[in-house]
Amino acid sequence: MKKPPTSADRLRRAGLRATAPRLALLEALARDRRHPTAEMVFEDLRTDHPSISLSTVYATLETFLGLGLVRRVAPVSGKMRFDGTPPDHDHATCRGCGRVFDVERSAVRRPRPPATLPEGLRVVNVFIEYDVVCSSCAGEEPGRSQR
Amino acid sequence: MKKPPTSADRLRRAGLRATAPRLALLEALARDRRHPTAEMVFEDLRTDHPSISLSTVYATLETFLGLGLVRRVAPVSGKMRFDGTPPDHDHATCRGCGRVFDVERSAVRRPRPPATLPEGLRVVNVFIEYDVVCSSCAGEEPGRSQR
DNA sequence: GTTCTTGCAAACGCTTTGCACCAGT
DNA sequence: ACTGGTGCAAAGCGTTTGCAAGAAC
Repeated sequence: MKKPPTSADRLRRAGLRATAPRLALLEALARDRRHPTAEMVFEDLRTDHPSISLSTVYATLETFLGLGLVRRVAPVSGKMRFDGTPPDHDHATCRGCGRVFDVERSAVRRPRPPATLPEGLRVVNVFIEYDVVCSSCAGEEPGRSQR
Repeated sequence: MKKPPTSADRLRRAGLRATAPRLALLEALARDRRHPTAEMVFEDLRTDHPSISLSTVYATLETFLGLGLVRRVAPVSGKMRFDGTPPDHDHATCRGCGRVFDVERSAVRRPRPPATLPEGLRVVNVFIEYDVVCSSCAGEEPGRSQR
């Protein structure tokens, strides 16, 4: 019978060594629905892995991005944000405050992605990005920014 | 007869004062298909507006973002990138090198966006984000990042 | 005249880098 | 053993901020 691949398997298949920091990061990210900053992930991991370093978090996030294991979402207040949860949802970013909301895909008819785009681009994934105004920002005057 | 709105009109309608730096930025951005950094825009403007400052560019980009006059695209090498061209196209970001390509909308059937999403989010615009591998990066080994 | 913007310079702090040690294969 | 990955500290530099002078309305 088939077993689901372990996190270590996923890493090795991607050509990476299955190290403790990476395993911890991968699993912490998979659970974290806050669209955390690098530092938020770092703080998360400190409890179980006191020796982990912030630079490793940055390096690993960068590596995971290149493999599609995490997504980048719009930065808030100058800090980069990440999403390592399953890619089964899209994102809505508020113009006013910059907050990022998850949008489940059930209600929205999605486009059929072309397998390739011009210039030899190979499509790996397709996401919808909603440009929105959240309810908190809807009542405020226009022209203001989030800073 | 109707005239198309001037850049100054667009700014005033958005509740902003029509200042020289803003007009210059708005028009420079509308032409620039490089997905420029703040500094690239700044250098662009220096020729015609020698007194413009980089902080004004940042402030104005931030303001324009809040109004939807420019879009943010994925950062490359730690530098934020912007797109102030008409919103008639989508973006494809390469996993390997981070470069952003424009994707015309002709070939792709687009979803009909809901007017609102849960949590009272008002949809202003919908973009498709393609997660791709460009032809330069396609030949290389996986697991490498762009830095 | 009032309020919003700009420009300058300085500060800030997120992110990156260099390098020696260590761990995964 | 080899090689990639980690941790620490320091540096880098893109971006933000404070404030006074100036421009738009």
